[in-house]
Amino acid sequence: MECDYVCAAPQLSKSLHRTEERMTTLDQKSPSRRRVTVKDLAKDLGMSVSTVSRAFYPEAIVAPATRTLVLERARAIGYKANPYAQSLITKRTQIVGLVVADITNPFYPEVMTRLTADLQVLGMNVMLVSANATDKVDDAVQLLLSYQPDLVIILAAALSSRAVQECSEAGSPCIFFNRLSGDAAEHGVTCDNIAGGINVADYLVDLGHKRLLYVAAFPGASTNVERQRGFCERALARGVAAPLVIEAGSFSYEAGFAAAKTMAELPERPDAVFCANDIVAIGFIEGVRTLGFSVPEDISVVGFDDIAMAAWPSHALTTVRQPVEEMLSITVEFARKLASDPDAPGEVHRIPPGPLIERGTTRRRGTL
Amino acid sequence: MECDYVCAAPQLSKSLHRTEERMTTLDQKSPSRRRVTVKDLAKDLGMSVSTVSRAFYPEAIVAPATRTLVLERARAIGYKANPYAQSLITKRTQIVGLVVADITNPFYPEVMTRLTADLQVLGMNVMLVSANATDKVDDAVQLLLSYQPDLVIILAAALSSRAVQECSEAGSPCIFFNRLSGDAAEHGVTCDNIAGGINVADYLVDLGHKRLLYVAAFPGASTNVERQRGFCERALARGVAAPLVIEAGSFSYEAGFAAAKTMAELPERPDAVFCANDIVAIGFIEGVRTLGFSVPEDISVVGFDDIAMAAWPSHALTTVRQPVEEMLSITVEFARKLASDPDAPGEVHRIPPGPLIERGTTRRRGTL
DNA sequence: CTGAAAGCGCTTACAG
DNA sequence: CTGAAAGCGCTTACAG
Repeated sequence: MECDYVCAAPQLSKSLHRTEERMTTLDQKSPSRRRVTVKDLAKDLGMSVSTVSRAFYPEAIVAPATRTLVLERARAIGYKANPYAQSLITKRTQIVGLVVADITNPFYPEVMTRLTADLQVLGMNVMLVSANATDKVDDAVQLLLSYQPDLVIILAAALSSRAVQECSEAGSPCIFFNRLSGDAAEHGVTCDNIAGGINVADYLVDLGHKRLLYVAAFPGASTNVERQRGFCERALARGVAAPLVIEAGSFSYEAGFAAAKTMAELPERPDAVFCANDIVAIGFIEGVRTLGFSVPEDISVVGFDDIAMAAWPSHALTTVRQPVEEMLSITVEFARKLASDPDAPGEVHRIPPGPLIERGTTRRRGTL
Repeated sequence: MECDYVCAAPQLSKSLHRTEERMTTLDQKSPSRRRVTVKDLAKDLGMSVSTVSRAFYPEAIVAPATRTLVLERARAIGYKANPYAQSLITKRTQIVGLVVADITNPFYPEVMTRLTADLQVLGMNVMLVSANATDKVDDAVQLLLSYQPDLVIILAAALSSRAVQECSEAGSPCIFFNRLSGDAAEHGVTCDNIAGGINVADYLVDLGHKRLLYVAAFPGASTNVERQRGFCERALARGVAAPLVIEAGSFSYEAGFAAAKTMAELPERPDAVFCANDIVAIGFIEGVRTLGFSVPEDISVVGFDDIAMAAWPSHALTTVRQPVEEMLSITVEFARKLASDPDAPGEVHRIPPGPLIERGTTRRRGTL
């Protein structure tokens, strides 16, 4: 980093500042930049199209020398198989559809990009469907399915079951990431959220808390349901009163913020709260502070996910880390498998939760 | 919202808690769920394949009655043209490639999802390339290009110029969103960042600030450069000393946080800071607070974007709103146009910045 | 090990 | 207005 650099002189601004700038393309790029096809390559090599084609399939049987020749020449003249022609024959598309919702939660953009990057390494391209308005999801999924993705991955979407069924009817297997549909035949990758909830209960009870609260998010989400279940059951098992539950309704800052108001109106104020995830927890904390309470002095707060923001000093959120690495790598492995065997039996992978990261939103031991 | 709901009894946990669950698919979905093709539809209707095909193209000439018949029957038996076969002929793919980087900035996930949703309405599917590791971008873009997208949209990526050139060589036009490459023939949609910088300078000077600082982000980004330019030039024009500049290096929380340290070591402390964007500003604020300074008492801070987080009470960031709506709708319109006319001349749209939203990180008027 | 031929599912001149 | 035919760029039995 360097300082003390003074801005360039003002005259530059004019050239940059035109409000709408139009210019004609200088180099009219060769209008018919024809792609090189197998035929071209075959002619170039003096071989048949069949042989050339076979050279690209390791399992196909070609003279090693021939293969080398083809591959070399292909790279030299820039031949790349047309994926459309390919999938017309092979019925594989190398496309994985990614259905995303809940983009408001910083957890997902990261998952999305990493998943995309990892799949690209396997030669699979990601086709994206975003499910903001739930009504349009179905259309979007239809459009996606017309591309016959080898696989679709559903990222935490509260998907209408119709869409899911459409996938299976279209013959595209579906992996649920970080959310389970409950269907018997489903493929899923998720954290063990029950165990996560249990850990939080233990932690809070060990700290000496007695009046627990769970701030629930989207009621249809398995993550929400399981965290709540683990938390509440363990609290009971530890001899503490059954935690209260506030239904905040969604995995969002706003939901958490609003839940704080609801909490403040409770007849008996809880002394510790487990929120369905980090973004809800952060909203809750800000809501609670806005109302004049202190965290953790008046109330301890725990989240779930350990998104980057949780570590920022302004939040310093105590939270359960979600094992994203593992979830991701298992998903990719799973994707590879399902892409080649779409009819594999349903299988759900539950990854143990990461550690509970103790930060500033819960009291120190022995201060209660 | 409702409270006081007590968790369900514990026995449920066992069934949910198996660590790895395997089950065979019950309904072996008809292994060869053959798609219905034009041929099927034609036979069903007793027409020729040609006629049937034509019915789907409004510009093709078919008897109106025939068309109705075809369309009706198609929907009835669930016919959908195979896009791969289609694009083999038409050379259009209805695919737009979306190259994304900087996913750390909450501004982008939203842009991404909305863009995706809007394009889907036009029948275009989004193929995603994420550019985290810059080295792998080129490969990913290659893979993308093999799908011959009708268009690629580059979202704020610090793209190697090679990748961009590859797009144009592959014949896919490229729109730069919220970042300009400076190439003469480029298509771009961006906010007028110079004007934005000017507004901030005016605002801060009007407030009475005299020692200004700009916290720069990625030096290769046009947004960064232009905001800085507008800000610094206007400050000078207003008779204030040339703003200092700290090169934070990237559009990230961490960069802003680190810049705060650098700032603290300056011989003369600035009294107001304009950060390259909101996420940098938020990092800067937290950094500055960690060092024991108060915002805005010791230093005023202004950001750029007005991401949702900027409005959270913990930040209450004064910032320039980015006109996302307009940028998005222009991009979509632009996309439609370029998809049908890939050789349209380069054109860059500059949208005036949104208002400066005054919140809590800048002093009140007259307190200086 | 290699080549000629058929065919994937479409669209689009070309005749009628 | 409609149909028969060619062809997009590939892969894959089928012979040799």
